[in-house]
Formats: sequence, structure tokens, C-alpha cells
Amino acid sequence: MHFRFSSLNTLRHETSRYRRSFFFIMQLFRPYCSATTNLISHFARTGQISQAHKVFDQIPQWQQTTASWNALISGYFQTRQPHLALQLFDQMPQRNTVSFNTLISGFIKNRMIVEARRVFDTMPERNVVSWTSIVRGYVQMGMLDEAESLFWQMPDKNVVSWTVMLGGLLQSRRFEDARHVFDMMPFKDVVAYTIMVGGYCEEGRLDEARALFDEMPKRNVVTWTSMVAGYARNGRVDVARKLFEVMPEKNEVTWTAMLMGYTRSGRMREACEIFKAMPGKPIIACNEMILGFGLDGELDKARCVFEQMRERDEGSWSAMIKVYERKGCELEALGLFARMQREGVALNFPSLISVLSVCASLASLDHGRQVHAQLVRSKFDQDLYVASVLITMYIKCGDLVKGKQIFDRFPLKDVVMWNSMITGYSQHGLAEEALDVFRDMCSLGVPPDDVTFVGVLTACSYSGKVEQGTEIFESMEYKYQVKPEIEHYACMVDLLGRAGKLNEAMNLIEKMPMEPDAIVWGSLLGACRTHMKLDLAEVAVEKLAQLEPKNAGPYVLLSHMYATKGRWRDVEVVRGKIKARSVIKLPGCSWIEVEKKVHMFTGGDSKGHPEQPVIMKMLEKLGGLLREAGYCPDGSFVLHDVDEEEKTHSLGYHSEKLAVAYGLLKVPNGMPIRVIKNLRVCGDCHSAIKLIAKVTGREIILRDANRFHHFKDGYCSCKDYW
DNA sequence: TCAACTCAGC
Repeated sequence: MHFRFSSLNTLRHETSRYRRSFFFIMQLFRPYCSATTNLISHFARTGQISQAHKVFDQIPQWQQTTASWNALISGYFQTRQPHLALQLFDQMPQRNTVSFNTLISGFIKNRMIVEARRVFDTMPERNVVSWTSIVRGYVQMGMLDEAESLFWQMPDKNVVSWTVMLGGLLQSRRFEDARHVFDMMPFKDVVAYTIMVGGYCEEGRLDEARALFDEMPKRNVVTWTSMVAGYARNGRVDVARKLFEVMPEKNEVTWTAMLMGYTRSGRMREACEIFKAMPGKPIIACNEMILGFGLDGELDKARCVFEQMRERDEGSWSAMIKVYERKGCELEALGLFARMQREGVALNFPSLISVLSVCASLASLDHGRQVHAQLVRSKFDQDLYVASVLITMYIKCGDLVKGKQIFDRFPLKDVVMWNSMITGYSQHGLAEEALDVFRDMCSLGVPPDDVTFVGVLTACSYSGKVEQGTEIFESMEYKYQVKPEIEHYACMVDLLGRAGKLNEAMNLIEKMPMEPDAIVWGSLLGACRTHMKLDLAEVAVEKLAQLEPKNAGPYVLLSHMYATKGRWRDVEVVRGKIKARSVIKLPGCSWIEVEKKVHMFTGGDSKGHPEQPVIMKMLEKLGGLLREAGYCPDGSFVLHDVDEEEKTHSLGYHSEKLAVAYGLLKVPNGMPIRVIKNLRVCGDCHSAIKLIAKVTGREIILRDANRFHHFKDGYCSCKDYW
């Protein structure tokens, strides 16, 4: 390239021409300048920070506006790299107030309030945004006092500043103060109103929310959605629906809120209708459907939704896993968890929790350990909640030592963790240990909650500590400020009943401040059966018949009691009632089989029974497996035990024992089986497992409160392990 | 370029 300057004049002329054209070009490129800034900020906003930086590096320096620097800094904050953002800030050729504001809000986004405050204190000049940002920072950190003091110091406030403060007050449930601030606002826009409405809704103060909603001069989608969600969340689904129908405009969130109203109240028919009509079907809505179907027992439909999703997030996986866990499909849950990892989905909190629960109910220490290892790797194991679930898992799997180890590792325990340990010990019948933990907890000043007392009372009940249990029960309210709920009364009925103090148990029931439920009466009935107290048993059975008209279990128990007493006429009468209640008919079963199976569901055990359909499915699967093994060639199967004393076919498998038996079948071959449930291994359970060991040719080791039970070749040997 | 609002998960 070469230049030809003919003369100085020309040179001058040329130069000015060049200068003119330079400004002309600048003029031309000004939109281009803002276009690159836009591009950078777009990439930065969407988390593509490397793209943003690449564009920034490629453009000439004159295009690197302060705005583009700011955008880049904001991007680094957004991608959680505050150090890089700060580095960039230091390199900036010139900074404006926006740059400082970007820094403040960036630090706040990364929950670095101290750094944000430092910037705020040292920046050359502050505007409303700076003030609002820092107030918002304190609100976000829950430091409301700081937020308030700064808010009132603000030289001038705009709607946003007021709104931020209002949000903070509502967030910490200071409704009266919030209302005061709201009334003081010189100008209220839709957002301010919406926040107020949303705050009331969140608290369940629907009438106040509605009053404000009706009074608003203008509403937007968010306002409508808040109101609909408020009604939907608080069990007023039909009101929510009415509002939903008349909304001028709906978005994904609105639809999802409405859907949730139905799924949460178990109204799946309506939920389906909404889901079908919903445009776009966002992931959250799909996840909600999975949970709704699943917890309603429709596992296939839940899975169908899961499989049909175009895109899944970790919530979808955890929802499906949780559903399997809750419905007793442990292997399915583990299988899905494995697939999740194969497909490269990041481990996430809820699914790890579900899987741990699965390990606990499978009592599979091996799986449990594997999950534990993953928890350690992903650093989730430091979480107090996770640790509590881990403790429960180890204890349920019979590894009390490991459970205790984890428990001891946390110097600061929350009530949930204390409860895990107490409940764990009590389920093993280790009353002294449970009570020790309870005492430690109290002496450290951790206030026990309702769950604590269920654990403690159960421990007393299992170990026959009547006086101690009674004393604790009576001190609950005045000493610990925990109001006894129905489950505590049930524990007490169980405690007194087991100890043979049936009249006292009955007195307690009569004095209960609430209406006794099936669990309470069931506890009494169980105790009556143990102590052959017929008159009270009859009362309990009548009550149970009213509460659960379709449940034949109590009558079956009563018929056994009559049979024991030789009152055969009464047996016949009760038998009629059983038949009338045996509405479940399995294919290939005679009525008498059904009667027995119905008894299996409820087992006459004092503890409540899980969902019948799940047990039905278990029975069917178990039956199929046994049939395949040629054990029951006639197509029927009855796992029964002959009670030698009473000469009756007493089917004592309550659902949980059956679950144990079924769980055994699902553990893959070649894996050692260890089972511990919160039950003592008794004769009937033994025979079921013996049968399974024989049919499947497997060696099974079962562990209960005191012993190892070793099942092999249809025989069982026991040995103490303490 | 920076500041406010609605739908989950234990």
C-alpha cells in the first residue's frame, strides 16, 4: 500500500477529509456500536459468557463502550464468577455509576452482601438504583433491620425502592408493617399491588388479598396468577377455577398454578382436563402431573407422562423416583436413578433423598452405601437434612453404629436429626438408648417437636415403660409446649394396651379432646386381641366399622377371638359381616381366600395399613412368582401360618411384613440380602420368608431387633447379634 | 448498563 501526497495543501485537504469521513463513519457505526453492545449483553444475560467475551475481544476498541464492559461484568456475575467480574471492573478504562451499580447487584446476586456494601460505601456517587440495590441485598439476606434503616435514609425513593421494602416486610411476615408501608407509598403501581396481594395469598389471608385485588385500578397476568394460585394452594380450588375462567390473559405459570390446585387435592380428573388444554405444557406442569398421578396410585400414567416429556429437568427425575419410592416400587426407583446417572443428569437433592429412603425400606445396606458415597462426592452429605435421612437409612438397614457415627459427626443438630436417632432406636426396641438421646437433646436446649414425642412414646410402648411413657406424655404440653395430637394419643393407647391396662386405655380414648380415628381404635383392638378382652374389642370393632366401612380386618380379628372362646355362633355372625365387606375379589380366588387376603391388608395390626391397591399389586406379583416356581399349581396362593394353639389359620401378615417378603424377591440375585423392618420377626413372617427362601433357592439373612435369622433350604436358624 | 411481581421439590 502506498500514499501519494501531491502537496501540503492536498495533505491538509486529505486529512480533514479523512477526519470528516472518520466522524461520518462513526456516525454510521453508532447503531452498530449499540448493536454489538446488545449482542454482548444478550450473550451475557443468557449465561453464554464466553461467547460474550469473544465478541467483546473481536470488536475494535472504539466499539468497546462502557455499556458493553458493564454487560460483560454482569455476565460474569451471572455465571457465578465474581472474581473475574471484579478483574474486569479493575481493567475498565472508565466507569460510570451504572458500572458501580452492576458491581453491587452482581455481588448481591452472589449473596456477597459485605462486598456489595463496600462498593456502595466507596462509590463516587449514588443514584436511586444504587440505594435500591443495596436495600434489596439486605432484604435478600434476611437482614431486615439493615434494609429498613438504609431505606429510610434514602434521599429519594421511587416505586421500585418502595416495592423492594414492601417485599422484604412481607417476606418476613410483618404484615401490619407491610400494610403500613404500602399505605404510605406516594404512588402505587401494579407491581406494588401485586406484591401485596401475593403476600396475603402466601399467608393464606385470602380475604384481604381479594379485597385488595378487587380494589386495584389495574391488574396484570401476575396479579391474576397470584390470586388464582392463592386460592388453589389453600384448598379453594373451585374459587380459583372461577377466577381462572374469567382471566383476560393467561400464561404458563397461571395454567400450572391451576393445575397444581387439582393435583394437590387429588382431583386428577380435573387436573387432566387442565393439562390437556394447557398450551406448551411446561416442565413444572409435567412434573406436577407425575406427582399427582403417582401419589394417586396411577404409576403407569405417571410414567407415561415422564416418558413423553420432550425435555426433562432434575425435578422430573426426582418426581418419578419419589413416586416409585412412596408406592413401594423400590427396584423401579433404583432403576430410574441408575438411568438418570447414565443419561448424565446431575445428581440432585430430592432424588438422592428419595433413593436413600428406598434403600431404607429395601433395607439394602449395599445400595445405601453406594448412594452415601455419591453424596460424599457431591458434597451433599454435609447437609443436615441429608444426614438425617442417612442416619435413618443406616439404622433401618440395621447398621446402628454407622447411624450413630454420622449423628455424632454433627456438632450442631437440628430437631430433625435428633428425631431420626430417637425414632431409629425406638423402632429397634432400644428404649433406653432412645430415651438417652431424648434427654441429651433436652439438656442441650433443643426443643422437641411432635415427631420427637411419637418416637419417645413408641420406645416406651415397645419396652413396656408405662410409668415413664405416661409421665412424658403428661409433661408434653406444660414442659415442652407441644400439644398432644391424635398420633400421641394413639401411642398412649398402644402403650397402655400392650401393658394390659385396657380400661385405662379406654378411659384415655374417652377423654381425648379430638375424635379418635381408626389408628386409635385399631391400637385398642390390637391390645384387646393380645389380652383377649372381648367386650372392649367389640366396642373398638364397631367404631372401626363406622370409620372404615369397607375394611373387613377388624371383623376378621373379632372372629378369631370368638373362635378362641368357642363362641361359634358369633363367629358365623361376624363371618357374614366380613363377606359383606370383602369387596375385593382376586382372580382365581374363592371367597374364603379373599377374606384371608383382606385380612392381610389390615392384619389386625394396630399400626395403620398402607394403601390397599399397592398391597394388592404386591400380592399379585408375589402370587405370580410363586406360581412360576410351581409352588401353587392351582393358581391360588395363600401365605398362611397355622397357629398351633388356636388351630386357626391366622394370617398375621400385615402389609409391612408382606412388603418385606416382597422386597426380598426384588433384590437381584447374587446380592446378599439383609432385611430389617421396624418389626420383630415373628412366626408368621418367618414362614413367609422360609417359603420364599425355598421357592427361590435363595439364602436370606434377616435381622430384627435382637437376632440374625438365617434362612436356607427352607430352614431357619437364629442367632443373637448384640 | 443497574433496581420490583406469579407456578415445585424436603
